[in-house]
Amino acid sequence: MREGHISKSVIRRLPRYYRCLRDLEKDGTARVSSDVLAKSLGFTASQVRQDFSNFGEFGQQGYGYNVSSLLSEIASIIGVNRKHRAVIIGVGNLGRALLNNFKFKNYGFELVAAFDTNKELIGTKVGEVDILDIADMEKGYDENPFEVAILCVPKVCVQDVAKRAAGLGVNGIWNFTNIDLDLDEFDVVVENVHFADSLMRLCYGISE
Amino acid sequence: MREGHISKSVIRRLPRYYRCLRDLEKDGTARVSSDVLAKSLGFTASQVRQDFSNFGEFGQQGYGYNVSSLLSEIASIIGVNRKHRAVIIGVGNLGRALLNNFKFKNYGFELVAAFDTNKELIGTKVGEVDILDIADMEKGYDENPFEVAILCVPKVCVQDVAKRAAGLGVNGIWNFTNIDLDLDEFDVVVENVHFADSLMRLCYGISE
DNA sequence: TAGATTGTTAATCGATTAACAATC
DNA sequence: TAGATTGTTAATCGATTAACAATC
Repeated sequence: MREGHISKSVIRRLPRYYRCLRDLEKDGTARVSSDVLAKSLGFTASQVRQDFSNFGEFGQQGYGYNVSSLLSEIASIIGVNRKHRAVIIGVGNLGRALLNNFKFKNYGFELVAAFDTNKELIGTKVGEVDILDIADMEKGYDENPFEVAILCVPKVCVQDVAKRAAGLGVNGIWNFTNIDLDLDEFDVVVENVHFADSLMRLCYGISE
Repeated sequence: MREGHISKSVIRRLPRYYRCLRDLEKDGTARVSSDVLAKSLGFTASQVRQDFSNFGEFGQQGYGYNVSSLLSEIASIIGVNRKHRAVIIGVGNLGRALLNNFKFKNYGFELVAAFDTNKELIGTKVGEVDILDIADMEKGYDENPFEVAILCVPKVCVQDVAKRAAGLGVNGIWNFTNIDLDLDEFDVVVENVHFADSLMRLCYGISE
């Protein structure tokens, strides 16, 4: 276990801590113990303390953790307190669902544009966000660079669009396309949301 | 490790095997070794063989695995060769994205209805699927029962709708709501697709 | 002070990898 | 037969849990 290296398992749990603490803060709860936190998340108290100890010492013996300060520690570890610029590529139903309903700014992101090939959409806005021609992605990037590309395009053009985005120098790709991207040549973080894999796990679960 | 128990880690990988084998079959590849399979999935050959040995002996020494028969074995383990009846609850942008674009039948599911509260949608169809009043969910279930409820409703009514669905006796819930459901009292499998958690992991990844 | 709860070390458990006899 | 590759056992690695001294 490398020093300073945080395991995948711990990272997977960070968003759960974040959401839980945010809820506690909203309820006006001032302090929480590893035991209470664990119970409401389905973890063990030991695990909670081990996880936090990866990042520093946030608690106080005999008292527990201060909800607000723990929340802001975790927010800053995840990076949701920053403002990452992102674009949506592909304004179909899913792209529109994200544009209309997803609270990007709650999670450290700002949508700076959306791209599509549909002439009827190009030039219009969804909410505050301009829809631009996907052919102009490179130009759009130069004028107004972004860190993250959100892929909501149809299967056929996924790999091509992904490479173009990675080539521009984005740091991250949020991939909704059910395709595993091959971007080894690029230095880019890919986070997949594979609906099909998720549904197959459910399928297995109910088939047992 | 209980006999006959398959670990979460293995189950997480099953859909990857399935998709990869399906692609190989589509390409007309007749046989594949654990080594080749591993390389294209980013696993180790050892792990592939260990995983498969949870379910039986599918391979042949000196030859490898027959793609078609391995594929159908795995399809039947996951259960995608069955026909599970499902409904979508909440026909907003996301519900519509699923209705229009997601190939449910490729993954062992059949959409038998969708529910919403919007009077303008109720009575219409999206593709082949009728949109019914969510108030009539119980009636709909009696006439035409379903095994899985797909939750795409707004935050405020999630827990209520989830309990109603679980109370009807569905086996599984595919939860897109960013809320952790509390359904301990019910015998129901919940599979979450938490966009927010996924985006936060990406956020962590690019923040490092 | 007594009770509570942390952070950390050690013990356990589970998952991954390595190695290899069996055999196609 | 010789080469390839499985299925499985043993070894390693990593993650979770238990225990407890430190201390608020």
